[in-house]
Amino acid sequence: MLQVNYIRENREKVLERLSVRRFKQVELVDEIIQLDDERRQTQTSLDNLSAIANAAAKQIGELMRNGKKEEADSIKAETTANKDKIKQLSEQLSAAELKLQHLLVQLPNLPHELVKTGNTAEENEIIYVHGEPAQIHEGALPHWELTAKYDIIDFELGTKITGAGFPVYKGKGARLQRALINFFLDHATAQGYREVQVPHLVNEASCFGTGQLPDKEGQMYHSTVDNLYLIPTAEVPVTNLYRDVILKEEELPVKNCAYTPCFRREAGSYGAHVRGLNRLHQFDKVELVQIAHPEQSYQVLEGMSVYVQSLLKELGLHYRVLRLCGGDMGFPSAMTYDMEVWSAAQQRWLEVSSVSNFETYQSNRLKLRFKGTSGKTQLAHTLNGSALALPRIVASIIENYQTPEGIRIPQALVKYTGFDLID
RNA sequence: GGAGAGUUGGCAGAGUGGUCGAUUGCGGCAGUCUUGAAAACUGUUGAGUGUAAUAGCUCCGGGGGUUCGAAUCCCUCACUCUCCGCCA
Repeated sequence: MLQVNYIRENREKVLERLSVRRFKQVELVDEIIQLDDERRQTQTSLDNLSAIANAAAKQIGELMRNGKKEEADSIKAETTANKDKIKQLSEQLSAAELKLQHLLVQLPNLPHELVKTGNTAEENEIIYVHGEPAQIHEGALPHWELTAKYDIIDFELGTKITGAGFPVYKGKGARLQRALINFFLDHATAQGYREVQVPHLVNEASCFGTGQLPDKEGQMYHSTVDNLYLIPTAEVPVTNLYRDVILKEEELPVKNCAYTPCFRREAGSYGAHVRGLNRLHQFDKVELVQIAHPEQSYQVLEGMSVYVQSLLKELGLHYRVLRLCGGDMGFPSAMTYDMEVWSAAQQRWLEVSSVSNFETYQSNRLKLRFKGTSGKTQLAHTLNGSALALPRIVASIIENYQTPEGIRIPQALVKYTGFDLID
């Protein structure tokens, strides 16, 4: 959520930055400014009346103590007349605040200067490509056939237990999954991230804090009896650890990582692109979350990007890095890098990580601040990135490393799997 | 699931209608003393809004009510703890 004062003072800049997203509702900005003006006027009137009422109440208290009941009664009569006005103004004020909040959450974050104007995925900038497409043999199979052939992931069984998009991992498939999780967690820990284990269900306040609500209501599984949501990403619980927190400046950057399953309804997705592991309702992911000083957050973003790439290199995968254009970025993000790995058998790029700087968009909602040496408290910057999302990594490993003899395991993973071939 | 107790500043913990944004202790910060540190002593120490700076205003779990006036009384919701039951 953008800060109202910033919008008031930088109207032109806000409009200009929003245009990078091709954000259409420009009049929303003016509506916000106008509503805020009204809100401030109401606030001022209310404050002035309250000041009078407070003074009167204090005076009455004093008179009563001194036994001057009659004088007190006459002031009482006076101040009673103001009560209705105060009540009316305070109702007006909370209505304006509610409306303002409602409008503010409709504004996405302002893209960083480097983010290119654009609407769709085709307009994303390719900023780096690593490696070459894996050479796979004649008759190579897509992963959904390989997983059946070697009996390592069972989609039908998952459908029986739950439904489409909830696969069952079996034998070496399950162990590969577990190996990757440990591989990712060990590497993150070595990079100075603290590992945390967090709840997989979160409340409304947490969803609001990171921006899933009210925006992405329909994308989350909702347990209505208890009003809890299954996490769509560890970002939600991990970032919310710091909701309503004031950090010390010297504590920054705060680095946490977590492994969790992620649950997404993916309503409306269908077709060949969602086959096999490409898009699931439940999947595993190791997530990085950092809280950074505003002056350092873009260095932190670059660092996270470099780190994610180092994982892909170790796994020997051909990948590319995109800087998303304005229109393709998520609502709360100011800059996002997507990492995509090449899937040799499907002949397409698969997104395996998304690394974003949210600047103060989340921290403003979270009331996540830090106190500087000057004693001033200000909003911190939040960032997160997948490192990494498992299913597509698994898909590309088994497709790219398939041989007529079986699926080889990338060297770096062998000490985690305990085997080097799936056959 | 049943019964009871509670929710106050970084923490502990007073405060049951009026100079209470809140006694006190611990912690933090600054100073005195010291070669330095500790101890002791002194001062200071919540967040937000607002202003040129003051002032003013808001916040004692959330929401609502009573009252001239609410941390304090009433209603309601949420959460926490204790005991019992059940249980990995």
